[in-house]
Amino acid sequence: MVTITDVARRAGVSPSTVSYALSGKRPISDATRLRVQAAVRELGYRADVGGRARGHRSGVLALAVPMRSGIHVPVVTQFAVSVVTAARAHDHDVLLLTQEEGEEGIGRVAETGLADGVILTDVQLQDSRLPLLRSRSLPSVLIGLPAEPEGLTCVDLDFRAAGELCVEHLARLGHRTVALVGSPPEVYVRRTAFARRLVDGFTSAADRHRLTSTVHPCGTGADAARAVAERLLRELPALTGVVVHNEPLVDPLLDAFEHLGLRVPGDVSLVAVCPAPVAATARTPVTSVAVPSAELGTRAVRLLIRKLSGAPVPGTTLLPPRLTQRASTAPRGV
Amino acid sequence: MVTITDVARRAGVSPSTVSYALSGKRPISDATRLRVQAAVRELGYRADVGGRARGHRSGVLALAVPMRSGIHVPVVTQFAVSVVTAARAHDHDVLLLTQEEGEEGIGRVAETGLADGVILTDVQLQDSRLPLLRSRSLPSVLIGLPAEPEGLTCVDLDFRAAGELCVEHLARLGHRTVALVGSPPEVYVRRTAFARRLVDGFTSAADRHRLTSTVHPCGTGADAARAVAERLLRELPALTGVVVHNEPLVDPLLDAFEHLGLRVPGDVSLVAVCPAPVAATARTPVTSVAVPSAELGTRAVRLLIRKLSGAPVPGTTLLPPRLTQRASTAPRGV
DNA sequence: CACCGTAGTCGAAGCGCTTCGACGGGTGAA
DNA sequence: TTCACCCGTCGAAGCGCTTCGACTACGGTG
Repeated sequence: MVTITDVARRAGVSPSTVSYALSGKRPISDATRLRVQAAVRELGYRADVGGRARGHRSGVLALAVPMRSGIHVPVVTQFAVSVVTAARAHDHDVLLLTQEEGEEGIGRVAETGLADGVILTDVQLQDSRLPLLRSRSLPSVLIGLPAEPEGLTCVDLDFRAAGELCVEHLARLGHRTVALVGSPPEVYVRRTAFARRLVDGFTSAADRHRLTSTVHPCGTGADAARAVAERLLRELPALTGVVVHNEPLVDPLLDAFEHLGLRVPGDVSLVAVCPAPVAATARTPVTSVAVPSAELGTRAVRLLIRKLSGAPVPGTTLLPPRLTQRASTAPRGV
Repeated sequence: MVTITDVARRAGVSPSTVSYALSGKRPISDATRLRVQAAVRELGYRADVGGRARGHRSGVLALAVPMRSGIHVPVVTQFAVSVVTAARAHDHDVLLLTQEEGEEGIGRVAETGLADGVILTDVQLQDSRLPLLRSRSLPSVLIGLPAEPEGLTCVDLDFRAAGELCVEHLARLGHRTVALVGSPPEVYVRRTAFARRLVDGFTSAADRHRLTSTVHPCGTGADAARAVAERLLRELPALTGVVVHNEPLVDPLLDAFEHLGLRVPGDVSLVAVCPAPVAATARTPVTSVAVPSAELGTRAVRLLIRKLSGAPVPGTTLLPPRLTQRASTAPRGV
């Protein structure tokens, strides 16, 4: 193993000079710095984590991801990938925590100095981990917006606005009766923030536009899709606009309507809230509000890094929703 | 922060005694150990990573996962989850490396002491990372079997046997003309080990049983499925048995056959090589050889931990394939 | 021309932990 | 009874790094 002392010897300076030359925490002449950098390159030096940690930066970010039902796997994976990529771009590594560990994992990471900060996903409105975050000094960023985000750094898609946007799109097309097919029931029971906020937006926009509306959570799978579709039409025979917020259900729902003899978008218009690829590659390309998982991950990292450097960061960043028109929505009665 | 010295003071012993009491590396009287443990509990002591690392155990396992095309996301996620869970059970954490980093990531982790060992997935037959693994002393476990596994620790499903098993199942049902619909072409171009080995098994079993057979890589999506299905039937009009090794293609392929007027299993029998849930929840439940991602992850961790402790470990562990009969296979001509 | 400030560097201390060597006191064998 | 040995514990050293406090040399100021 090549240590800082080796580099110092090679560059003809003292170890502390090497340290300063690399960290930039004290002025070092260009000549010296160049020699140090050369030595580092020639020797292939890399600061040992243990040693470095004494200065109290481990260069690791923790990422807590949920692995439970009702969570769409590709979205989570997308987070993970973008977080890792972004972290690497800032010279950090990523430690993977599963949500099952919940508070335990955060506590360990905080007290142990394993990670410098933590990114949380799948935030509930009343999240049990929040008190821990507030009390500890562990820097953190949430992907998701809890009920009381004061004092926390959050970044998320503005799901409320997304819900409104979907409704407005349908309303503009002349639809008067709309339904929201949501995530599986357990997601709402857990009071997962983004799901709730979408419902709020959907409902309030529907009311504002004086549309008849209803909301149904829905599990995944062809059978579940069939079941909600039938139920919706029974309850609201005039239904012509549907918003779906449930990635794996997009295709099955298209099938289900087809099976019931309804054409999309001829008889029913469908708007999805899901990652763009899901919408674009569905059986029928679906008009959608994109959930920008990758961007959220990247932003979260950027915020956390900034926080670690001591710079001030905005409390809450809500990305404005953007609706992309595809083949699944059309004016009513066309 | 509570240090080992605090614990020592509280327990009325020296710091070194605390260290030994906790690590068990020297005999400590029961009385003392109990007092130490009590102090640890009362103070909420956790060994600081930086300090601990001097003794050269960071308690972290690195996991390199691929995020490139042709890889089925849920399988990767399954690995990740089972690895994290298993690692936690052994008191370790998991650092997430993306394959894009490739050698770079492994080098960093090794030289930096960030992780104690590394688990690699998505192994190619000639994997560029292997030389690095052999040369460095970094303990590693591969999920996947490269062409020359000597001196490495590997664990994988026996894909060769899996390929054979599928063919044998079809042969036993009387099918005489069979096809393998494989992973996307790029997977083979990369010489991904598991894909190649499945093809080998499939082909040699087909030859042994004197079946007419063909192999087609295939991309994902409904169109691709339609295309292979048509092509297969054009080339082999007598085709009655199909093996598919491409998770996201299972459903589209079922659709495609249906569209061509072929019933499954009436006209064509289909065997999939994929995770059990995929097979079980397909449009028609599909007879399958399960890819036990979770078990592979767990085993990999177990092996790596064992290796870290200095215990001898088997070189290669191949899990025997198990075929589960479902609704998609039937005797020929029934 | 005396003085001060600053840029650039070094040495030493210290971080929390592990581990080596030593030591005291008991135990078993001779 | 004596000696050797081992168990249990301690003190000190050391890991690779950062950081604090000096120190030197030089240029600018009054």
